[in-house]
Amino acid sequence: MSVNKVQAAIESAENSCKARGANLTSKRKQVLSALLQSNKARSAYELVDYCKDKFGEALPPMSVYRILDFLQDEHLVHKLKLANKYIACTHIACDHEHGVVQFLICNSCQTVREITINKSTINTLQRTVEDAGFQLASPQLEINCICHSCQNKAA
Amino acid sequence: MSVNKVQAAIESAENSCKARGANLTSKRKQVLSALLQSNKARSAYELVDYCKDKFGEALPPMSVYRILDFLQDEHLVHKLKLANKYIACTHIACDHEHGVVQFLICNSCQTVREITINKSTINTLQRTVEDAGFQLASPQLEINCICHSCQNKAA
DNA sequence: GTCGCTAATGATATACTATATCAATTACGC
DNA sequence: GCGTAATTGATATAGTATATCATTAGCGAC
Repeated sequence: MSVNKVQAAIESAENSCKARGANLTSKRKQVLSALLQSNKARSAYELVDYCKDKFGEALPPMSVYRILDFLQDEHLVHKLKLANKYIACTHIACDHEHGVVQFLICNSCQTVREITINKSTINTLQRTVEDAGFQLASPQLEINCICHSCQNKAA
Repeated sequence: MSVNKVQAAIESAENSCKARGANLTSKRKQVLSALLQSNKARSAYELVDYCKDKFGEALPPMSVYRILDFLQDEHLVHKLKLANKYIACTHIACDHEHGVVQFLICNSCQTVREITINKSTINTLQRTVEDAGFQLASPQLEINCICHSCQNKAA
């Protein structure tokens, strides 16, 4: 993501935090920036290294985890459980809705690809899940996949 | 799962291994039995404890991981990445198809519920994924959910 | 049978992901 | 400035998983 867009996203995030009575401190901004800049999913410890490299900030891992928790509570960051990585929420950066986003995660190289899917498909899924007495934690699914380049490598 | 059914499933697994030139050794059988008996997803270290309790077999964790890898290669066990747990494949125990099984995993208590879903829904999903140049690793999705009782607790 | 090879398991170390807990610091209203 | 709450630091430890080398078991050739 371009520097300008990151900047805009950070400002937008700052406003939404303020509106909720939360405080987007400078370290929290750094972690969020790191995720926005890299434009891909990163593990907590990767973020530790990234912040050290880019910002010269020696954040202890514990702080990064706490900050990630905060950012998740503020709906600024999403945890991808399939990959044990964290990704900036796409909606931060733009002001329009794009349908239902799903995460495709490559089992082999852990590349993350976001796609949008037919809303009715998700609705069907959601109804089926509710019939079983469960609720979707999120309409965003994490889907175990093999990406194109790993398919080729395997062949 | 009843003792008889476990026994039948083990025998079936033994045959399918043999057919593939693989060897379902006694320790591998124990781990598979443990998963079949408990009838729920278990972590690798839970299986270590379970085997020790039930079979008096002090399997080192490393061996359990190796055995789980083997059982996954043989399509006898499935890893639930959302829960970091392992579950016996349901098809081992029965000889008919039941539509497409999905795993609902409670984010809070990690209960796993298997449901079947409309095949056309999965087909739609699969097509969308393939349009993005990815392939579903498995038609069985792991779905982040909140189970009924955890919904009530939270309320 | 035993030699030699491969498969399987054991033992140990270590990496990676994450949480618990208590201490220190900072922010901020009064 | 003082007191309180929020934030961050420091340390320990739990839980999940892999790497590596040593040992044992299975098995065919001779």
